[in-house]
Amino acid sequence: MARPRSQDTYLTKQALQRMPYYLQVLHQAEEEGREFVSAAKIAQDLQLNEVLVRKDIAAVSSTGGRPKAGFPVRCLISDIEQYMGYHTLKETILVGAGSLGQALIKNREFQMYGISIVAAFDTKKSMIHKSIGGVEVMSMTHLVDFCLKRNIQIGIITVPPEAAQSVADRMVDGGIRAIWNFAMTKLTVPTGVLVQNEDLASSLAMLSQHLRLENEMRNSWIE
Amino acid sequence: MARPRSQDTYLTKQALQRMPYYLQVLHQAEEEGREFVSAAKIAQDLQLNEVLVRKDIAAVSSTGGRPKAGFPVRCLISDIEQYMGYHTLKETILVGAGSLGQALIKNREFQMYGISIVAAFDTKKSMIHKSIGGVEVMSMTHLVDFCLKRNIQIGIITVPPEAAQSVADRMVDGGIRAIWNFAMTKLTVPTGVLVQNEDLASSLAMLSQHLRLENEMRNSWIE
DNA sequence: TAGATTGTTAATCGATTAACAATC
DNA sequence: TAGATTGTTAATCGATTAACAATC
Repeated sequence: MARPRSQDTYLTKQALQRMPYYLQVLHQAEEEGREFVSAAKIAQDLQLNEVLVRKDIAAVSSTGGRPKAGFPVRCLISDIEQYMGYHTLKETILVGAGSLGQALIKNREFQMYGISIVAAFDTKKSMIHKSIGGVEVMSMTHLVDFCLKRNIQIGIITVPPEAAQSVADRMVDGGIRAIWNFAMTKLTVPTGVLVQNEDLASSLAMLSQHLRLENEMRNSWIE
Repeated sequence: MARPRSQDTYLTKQALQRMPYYLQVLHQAEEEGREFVSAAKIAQDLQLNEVLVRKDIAAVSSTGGRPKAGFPVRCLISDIEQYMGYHTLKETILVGAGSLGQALIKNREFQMYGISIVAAFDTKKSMIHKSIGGVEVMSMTHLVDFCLKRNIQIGIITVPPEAAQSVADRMVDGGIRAIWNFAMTKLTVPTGVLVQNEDLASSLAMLSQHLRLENEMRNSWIE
């Protein structure tokens, strides 16, 4: 075949979200000096079904696994990173230089994932022209121009919920095609533009429900 | 029936995560002065299936909907907030007072969701005894005692990945039963303890994949 | 060779959607 | 009443899991 597999296959959303976990296990295996890792071992480490892991990995592996041995660790790491686009650094902008925005800018780990925040935007005058972790904060009025000029494709929203939609609109004007939204609001965007909600409220809901169910169980025992 | 419905029903993970979105739409409707909202209207706003919305809401609504009118807005808000535990403030601790940790501490919105961060912990000596947004940073050595004494049930982890597991272990020692994990690591905890991963790497994966697929489509047109 | 592991095809499971009856 | 909307039961869809064949 001419192309590597990673170009041909399409992973489901769920499978895609498991990839970072596979990478974590693989990196660990690499450090331990293993050359091959079996799907069974990965599944065990992550408490996942073995066949699930095998299928997920088969979809991105260029070499395939070797019976009796497993998958070649270094090669598989590279395949996944390739598939995930970790090797191509994508320039990104962030809007909302509050505490959360600043934290994301300072988070160096994102570089590992192929994301580089090259500029921040805010409406607050006191923030503008400041530098956060080497990244300049600019006025919102420059957003569209900046994005078009640098061909930015990813935007991060860390503004209060009521401001999020108008920020998203500007981003779309600037040609951005994928938005990472930390504001707890549903955004409306044209087809072709992806909104990935980082849904802190939903996560909190999971925590609360767990505690509630536990407490109810405890109460029902007492009854 | 003796108990309100919200105590009897169990929402799937997905349904639960939709609740904050329903709340958002309902609050908006409340501001607009509507007394009733139909499932169809909510579904439209959130681009969800109408029956899905109806089922989700039926599971938490104490009154049920009224044919021809819809659901009573204020009542439904209260039901959902009740179900989600927004009304009972849960004391929470946070470990890892770096930039992300500080951002979460300063984020006032969490109060709305029934979460109050009452203490932060860190190993860095320079951080200890500092106050962040009115929350004291303490030494890790006090974590277990503090949690047991105050009966803390929720812990937030914002430390580097390699430190996350040992932090989780301490939290479990301190009697914590739900962990919100921002470190990109799979944590191992006893049964009965929930780990909610806030999976930034997985979200980034979604963004990257979207851009990759778009670019591939564009290329295939040119070919 | 025998055994471990991959890869694939079929069965299961759970969530979403569709169809329809009930109600104000 | 007629029509809009809820609520429920059945059908569909997609992801996960199980069973089994292929391979080193």
